[in-house]
Amino acid sequence: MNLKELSSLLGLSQTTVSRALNGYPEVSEATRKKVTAMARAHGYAPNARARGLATGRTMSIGHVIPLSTRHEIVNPVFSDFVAGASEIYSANGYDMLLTVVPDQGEAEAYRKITARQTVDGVIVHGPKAQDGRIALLREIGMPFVVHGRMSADDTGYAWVDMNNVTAFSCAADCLIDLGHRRIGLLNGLETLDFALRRREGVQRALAAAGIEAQARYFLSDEMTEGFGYRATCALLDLDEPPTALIVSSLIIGIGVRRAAEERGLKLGRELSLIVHDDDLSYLRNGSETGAPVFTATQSSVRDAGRMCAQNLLDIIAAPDTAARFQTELEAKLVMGSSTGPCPV
Amino acid sequence: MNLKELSSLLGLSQTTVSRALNGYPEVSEATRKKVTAMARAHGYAPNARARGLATGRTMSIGHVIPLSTRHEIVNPVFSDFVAGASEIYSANGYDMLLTVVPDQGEAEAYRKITARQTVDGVIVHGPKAQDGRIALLREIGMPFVVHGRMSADDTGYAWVDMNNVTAFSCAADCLIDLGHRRIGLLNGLETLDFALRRREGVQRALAAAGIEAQARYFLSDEMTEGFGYRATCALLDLDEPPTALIVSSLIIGIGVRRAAEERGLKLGRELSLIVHDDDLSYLRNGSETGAPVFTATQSSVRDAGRMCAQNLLDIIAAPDTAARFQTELEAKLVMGSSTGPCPV
DNA sequence: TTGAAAGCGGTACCAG
DNA sequence: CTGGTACCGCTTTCAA
Repeated sequence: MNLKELSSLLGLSQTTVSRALNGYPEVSEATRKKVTAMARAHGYAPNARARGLATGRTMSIGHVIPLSTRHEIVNPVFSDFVAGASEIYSANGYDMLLTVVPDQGEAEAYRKITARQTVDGVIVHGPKAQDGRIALLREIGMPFVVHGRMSADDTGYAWVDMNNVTAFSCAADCLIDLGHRRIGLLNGLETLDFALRRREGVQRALAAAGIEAQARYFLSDEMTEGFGYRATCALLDLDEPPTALIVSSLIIGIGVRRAAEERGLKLGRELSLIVHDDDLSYLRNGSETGAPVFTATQSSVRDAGRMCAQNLLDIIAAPDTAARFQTELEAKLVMGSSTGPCPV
Repeated sequence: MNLKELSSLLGLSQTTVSRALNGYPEVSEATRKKVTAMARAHGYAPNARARGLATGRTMSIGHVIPLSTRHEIVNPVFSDFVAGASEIYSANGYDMLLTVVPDQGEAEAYRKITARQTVDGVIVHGPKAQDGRIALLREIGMPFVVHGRMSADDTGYAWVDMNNVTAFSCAADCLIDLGHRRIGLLNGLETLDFALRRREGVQRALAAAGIEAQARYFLSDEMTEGFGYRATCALLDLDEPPTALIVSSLIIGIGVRRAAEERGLKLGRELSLIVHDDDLSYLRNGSETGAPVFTATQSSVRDAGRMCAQNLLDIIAAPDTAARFQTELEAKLVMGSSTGPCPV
């Protein structure tokens, strides 16, 4: 069923039918009623491609995910982010176009997506400290919002990020106040901006306290359970092992727990822990924390997804406002956890 | 840059340029060279909507995800599946369109997606024992592949599933052979087909061994760490707790470990475990298993993603062959784990 | 081997 | 308030 058929069925012109369905004011209430009734009866929905061709808009948003051994998509954060973003998209009639590309082909993917006019805007995932994608998207004039930011230059474009530096610096401060001097960090891949900021936060706190940062206590890799396990083992094997760890994600923290358990170490007593918690659905259930969170910095990835999506839609509506959309979500240091009071 | 501009730049007709770029044979090698060179120089890529409108194909595949409190997307399995499917899509020039819809609006979402001609085919996620979507998609003639299957009727449509019944029945057999009589199951939501099949597998094995199945040992919920923890606590609190558990996912298993640990129970000695392992990237790293897998049934969700995608593309090319694409991926019982020999 | 022109299914301008 | 018509950018007959 297409517009032509529908309108001839009604004995009206395509113009009128189109107007009736799109809520234009100049159509009489009577005909609008007839038209919508008939449309529903025949399950008419306008052909998305044709409409897009005519209006110049696709009503879909692109998410380009680099596919590599160290890829974003294995990160379960991605699922929750998508869940949040989708809420906004579907409420506004947008779809989400996922393009998974080999790492080196990323720039070309953005160019192509733009040239083909397949999306109205783009979310940039996993920005690096200086990320070529931002300049590229700016250059080709594709509206975009970055989840995270590019520390080298965080002005003039839209981003939604958490306060990584402050949050992780607070975490370190907390441990320092408790008397810890040998503090480790199990971080995400430090090619990524967020991980660098987290590291910087920890280092600042140490420096401010006059503690020499020990590079061997700072480990960084993909945020998997396996990394948490191996890293903890390695650190505990040092002649002077750290007495406290700051951990970049719950899933890493689960690996830490496994390692500690194998050695009979009591977490929170023999090894103190502050874990960053992205509030991921598959770990949580209700308000319960299913991980060794004794003290946590908390933020919600799903909120970030919602916010990125909403800002992007606003930017698409008014492209010149992009530079104004810079949101820092606050992750706070939360003492204790649902599994008991803070034993750090 | 569009076709008209490009062709006038070359002093050729749109027809010729189009043919040159799309590899039609009737164009001379000389002009083809010139055309492709010029196209690359100006970063020309055909407008996807216009092309789709002309050809009737969108070159994109739909994934409709129900968004509810118990939604698929929180399941990290989804990420890995998408990673696998995307490999196939990008290798074939397809994009992936994610539509997240409220639960009750799902049928309408499929109808709309079809009416708007926004995708060439669809992957069905999380089928139930009898799932209305399958009849619906058949009726409206949209090519589709089901990840999983509908036990009520698994003929006449394409699916990729694992051998849930057999795998879980083997798992139970194994435990029975070791002398266990009180065997529990921590299962996914039993509104979903795969979970029902897993339960059926366990029950068959118990029945065959003349063991009365105890409903109170069979727990089912979303597959989160929290569920694993709570369920294990509840089971261990029974007056006659189970001596062995079969666990439907690694993430549940992690919760089991937490519960066991809190009570000082040695897994593999005081509580035996067989865990199904979907080989998810964020838990694994290389070949290491980051969970309490003492004996596992293994399958790869990523493989399933690849296979679904490939089959769907084949079906789109030859729609009448759909009924032939029924693939059962084998999950085997693997004794032991990388963390040591099987201690069950 | 090349080109003109008719769609594909809508939207939006301009007349009436 | 309604209708005719010219696009949107590409593919694809049909003629040359």
